[in-house]
Amino acid sequence: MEEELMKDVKTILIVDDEQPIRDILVYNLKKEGYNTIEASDGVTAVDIALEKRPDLILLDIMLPKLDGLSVCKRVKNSYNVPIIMLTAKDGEIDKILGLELGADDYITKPFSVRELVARVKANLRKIEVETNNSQVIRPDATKKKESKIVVGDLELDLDKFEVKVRGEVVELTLREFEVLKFLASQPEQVVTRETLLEKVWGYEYYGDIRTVDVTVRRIREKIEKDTSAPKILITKRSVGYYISSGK
Amino acid sequence: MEEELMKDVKTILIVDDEQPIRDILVYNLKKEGYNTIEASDGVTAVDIALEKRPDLILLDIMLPKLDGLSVCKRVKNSYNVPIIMLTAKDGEIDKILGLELGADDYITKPFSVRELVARVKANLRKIEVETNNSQVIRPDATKKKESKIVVGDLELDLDKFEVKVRGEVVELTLREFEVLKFLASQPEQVVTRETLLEKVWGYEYYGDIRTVDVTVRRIREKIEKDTSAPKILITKRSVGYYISSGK
DNA sequence: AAGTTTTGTGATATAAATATAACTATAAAA
DNA sequence: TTTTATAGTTATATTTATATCACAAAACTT
Repeated sequence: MEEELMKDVKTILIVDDEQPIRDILVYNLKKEGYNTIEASDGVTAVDIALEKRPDLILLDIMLPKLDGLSVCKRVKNSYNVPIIMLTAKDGEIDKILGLELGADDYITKPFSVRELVARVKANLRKIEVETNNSQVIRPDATKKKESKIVVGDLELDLDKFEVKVRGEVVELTLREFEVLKFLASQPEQVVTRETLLEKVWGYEYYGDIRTVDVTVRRIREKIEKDTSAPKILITKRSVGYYISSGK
Repeated sequence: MEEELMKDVKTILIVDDEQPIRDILVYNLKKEGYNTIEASDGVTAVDIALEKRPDLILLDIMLPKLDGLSVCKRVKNSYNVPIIMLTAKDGEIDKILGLELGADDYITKPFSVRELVARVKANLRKIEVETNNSQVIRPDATKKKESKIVVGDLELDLDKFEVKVRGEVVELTLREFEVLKFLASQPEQVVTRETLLEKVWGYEYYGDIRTVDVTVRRIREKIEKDTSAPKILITKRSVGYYISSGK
């Protein structure tokens, strides 16, 4: 395995089913001096990864034949290569981290090329440090995520996916929970419907913008005393919605 | 170059049947300044261990010819060397600790190289301290595990592999027990089917996700009064399952 | 106040997730 | 070996979540 270790030019495997996205990535990474290989589906990705042993993998979650999460697992199973997952929505991040399949990093679509290149470099650097440095580095198994969000009368338990309003448990669906979580994680901050569609529904989603309204309404039915005079999930006309901390 | 003094180069025996995994371990441990030897099956592992007397052994559980647990036992029988077991699922840890065959540490696949290297160092350091102090060497399997889990009406006896519901003993199969145990060890925490498959079935398992549902249903038939309205093992739709403590 | 834009709402069709039963395979016991 | 227990798979039923749309209501404009 010394051939890769000796040469300085790093090879990056790009896995995405959309040609235009691959093109953008190839162009920019080449410009940065990296070598690139491509795969458009999961099965091919695994094959190439194991055969070519790239130094880093950019891996979309949504893939034909075999999804990104499985690809990640299988590749990591065979050898340790930094894998950056490309996700379309915030909710998928939990999946990546929760499953602990060994992804090293993730980036949410749509991403800026600059940011992506930065991440690529960071992850390549990390593995370099990891293998050269003789320090004992604490395993990140202690990665403790925030498990509760409290805003005013609202209490979100991220472990249980449970919501309490004034101490009372209310049953939200996952979609409702995610919308509320997104809003509650930045109280008082008005969020547009477009942002919600992108962050909760995923940027590949081209549905009706009214979908957000309807979901908001359903949330209100469950958390507001008087849905016609919301005190928690507030409409900012012509802009979007926000969570009021009630002060 | 500086290795000329040959003062203290430690030798590590790597036992795994998968070449790629051995490769990555060899590469990383060499980088750290260790000497490595390899074995791909249990019988060879014992032979090499006894003949070469490595300073530490990395030992996979799943091995051809002779499984890792037996290898561990035989080697420890002849001389005291730190052994780190590599396991694919959480349940196997119990085996390692429960059987008290003298393994010093374990690490669950898929592991990060960083973590593994850290463990190697820690275990080598430990034996150094022990021999310098000329203390009696005792296997560190003194990690006593929780022998009982009680959540609401549920009582798991981890030694007896026995489950009681409201004081009544119910007979679970091993698989059912492990699922219940995994959930009960973190009550109120929603666990995805994927996590269960990885932690209970093992990360190498690629079977149908519905298998979890069916196992959950069988557990419910045994522990719930009314399977159509579970009070203990609860479904969190779109996410997974969790154990309710009933409060 | 009338017009215009924006948001809310109920109904409904569709899609997705889950439960369940029946079947098959595998392993352990007799 | 045959029998029995356990585990996994598959197909289908059932339940629940979600999107969409048409219209109503409300909020801003002039």
